Amino acid sequence: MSNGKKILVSVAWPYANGDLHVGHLAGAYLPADIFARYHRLVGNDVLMVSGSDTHGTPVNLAADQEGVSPRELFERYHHRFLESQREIGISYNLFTHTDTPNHHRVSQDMFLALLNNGYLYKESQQQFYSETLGRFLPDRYVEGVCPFCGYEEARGDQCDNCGKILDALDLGNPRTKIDGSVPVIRETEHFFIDLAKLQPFVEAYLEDNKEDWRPAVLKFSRNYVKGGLKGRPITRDIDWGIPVPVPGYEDKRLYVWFEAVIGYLSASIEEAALRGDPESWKAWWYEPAAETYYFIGKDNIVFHTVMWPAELIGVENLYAQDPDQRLNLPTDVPANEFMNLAGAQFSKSRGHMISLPDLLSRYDADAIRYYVTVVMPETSDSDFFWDDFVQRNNGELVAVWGNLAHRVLSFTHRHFGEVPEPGELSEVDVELLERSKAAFETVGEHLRARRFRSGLGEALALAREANRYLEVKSPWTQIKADRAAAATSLYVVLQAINALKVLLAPFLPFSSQALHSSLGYEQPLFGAQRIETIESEGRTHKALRYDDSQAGGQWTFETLPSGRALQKPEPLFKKLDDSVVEEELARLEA
RNA sequence: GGCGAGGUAGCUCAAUGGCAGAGCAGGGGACUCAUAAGCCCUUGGUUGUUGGUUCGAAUCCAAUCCUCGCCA
Repeated sequence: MSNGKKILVSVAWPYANGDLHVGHLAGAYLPADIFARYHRLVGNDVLMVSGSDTHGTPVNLAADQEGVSPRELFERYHHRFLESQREIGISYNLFTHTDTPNHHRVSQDMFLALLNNGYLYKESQQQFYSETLGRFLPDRYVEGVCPFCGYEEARGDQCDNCGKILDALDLGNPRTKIDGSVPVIRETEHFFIDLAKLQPFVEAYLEDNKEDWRPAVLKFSRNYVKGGLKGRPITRDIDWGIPVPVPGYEDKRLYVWFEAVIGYLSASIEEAALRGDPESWKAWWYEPAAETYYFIGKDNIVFHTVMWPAELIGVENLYAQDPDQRLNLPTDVPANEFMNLAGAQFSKSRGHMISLPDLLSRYDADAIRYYVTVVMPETSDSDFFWDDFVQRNNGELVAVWGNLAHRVLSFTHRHFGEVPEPGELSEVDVELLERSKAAFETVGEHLRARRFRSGLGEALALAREANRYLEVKSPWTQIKADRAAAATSLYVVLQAINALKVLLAPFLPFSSQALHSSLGYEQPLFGAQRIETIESEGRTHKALRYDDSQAGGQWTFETLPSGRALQKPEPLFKKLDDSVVEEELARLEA
């Protein structure tokens, strides 16, 4: 571990009941990865964690429908998550899942700490129970007549016809989704987290030093708390999940909303054990100087700005000796809005989606990363349009940046075979070099402030500047009359390209690495990502890990030395044919 | 119904009280190193609508319409 700033990059935990799609990527994974890669290049100590949420009702339901166990179902999708995220280069230090002994233990310890500190209480509520199945039924397992619109097949949690949120007990003619039997109402006792008691602390947290939060996130969170927090159940009657560590609760499990966010902490603890330094996670969780960021979609805001801070406050000095120590609360929760697909929301059931494995089978990771960053829903909902994807790939990524690198490297290779020796620098030469140096500050500032689109725009502006410089100098004309003048021009523009390689690396790690190698650097910019099988306490699970022992990239202007041999270059990106648009639209229709 | 976000050029977006801008698309031009890419010039806006505050409003206030989200 270096002496850089400690940066925790926490990323939303996807339900492992279906493939990841572009919306997930745009909402959370890609901004988190850009942010993490930038901070690694700067030399900060990044800990980036996430994992599959294995316990949600959607997992249970999908497993029931397929007639497989929840474990079989989640493991299948978990493995697909690992593959597709490695392919698109989401550089987690650890991407694990919530069905590990470690996560179970940490979740139970948080539960017990809250209980001991007086932040839990018990309360009885009424819930549907199936006598034929012998178990309580989650709301979405019950169907009946909607009390608002009369729709016959409303789900217990929400009516598909009128869209209203329902209390399952209000359904007319209730029946069990699984076997059609009529459920009965039974009393059941649950633990509630006393959010009313924690409210003053959460309110104080949301008032303190939040100037750089996105206005939508901050206003929404403050407004939510101002309305008054009510206790919320953290256990439920279900058999798939984490056992409640209290006698008499053997048939109940921790509620998934309570337990999934604990994954940020448990994954950090797991990662520390894997690196052979079990206490190292405390540098991110207990050092007040550490910064902790949570990359999520807007549907998850209150769980990260209200519920999770409440849990962290309530457990007080969990796992710390010093009674005065407190876990770090989120420094920022830069939630993104939603990315739609061609004007309509992603919908798995209607087939209106682009899954990541599917996308990666046809397009390069950096082409996808470029477009998704350019239209990232940072301030409002945005759209993935196939014609826009093709146009921006061809007209911006290929034409402005890829072509710049390729035209300069080809020309230099043909005429010099190496990085040429510059002569005396003129004003335009110095200006391009100065701009290249300054870009590390301007792009870096955008990235530190979680403005990813602007950061990419600034970097691309430098590429445009370098194209203009080439036009002014025209080395293809210079070479005929004054070889030394051409040498100087090529030397200068090569320096700009070498800088752009680093400036774009957080966004486009694969092509930057390819260029880095072809410019003769042996040490890679970033570490290596691997899928590993991890054994712990008699169970095994697969996880994505990041090994930065070889990483050598630095967020700084570095001079590409004269005399460095150059190979005949390969284009960094592929141009896409316009027919792609129609093919993809046809695929969506199918 | 309540709350929040958004509405700016054909498209994607910037501009938080001081001459409404960028990229792409459209039109014109010179060049040839490059994946026919790049470069220069250029067309294009009653800032959703109405009213108010102000020397001055895309920006602040009020009302209203549309889109999205959260909650009930």
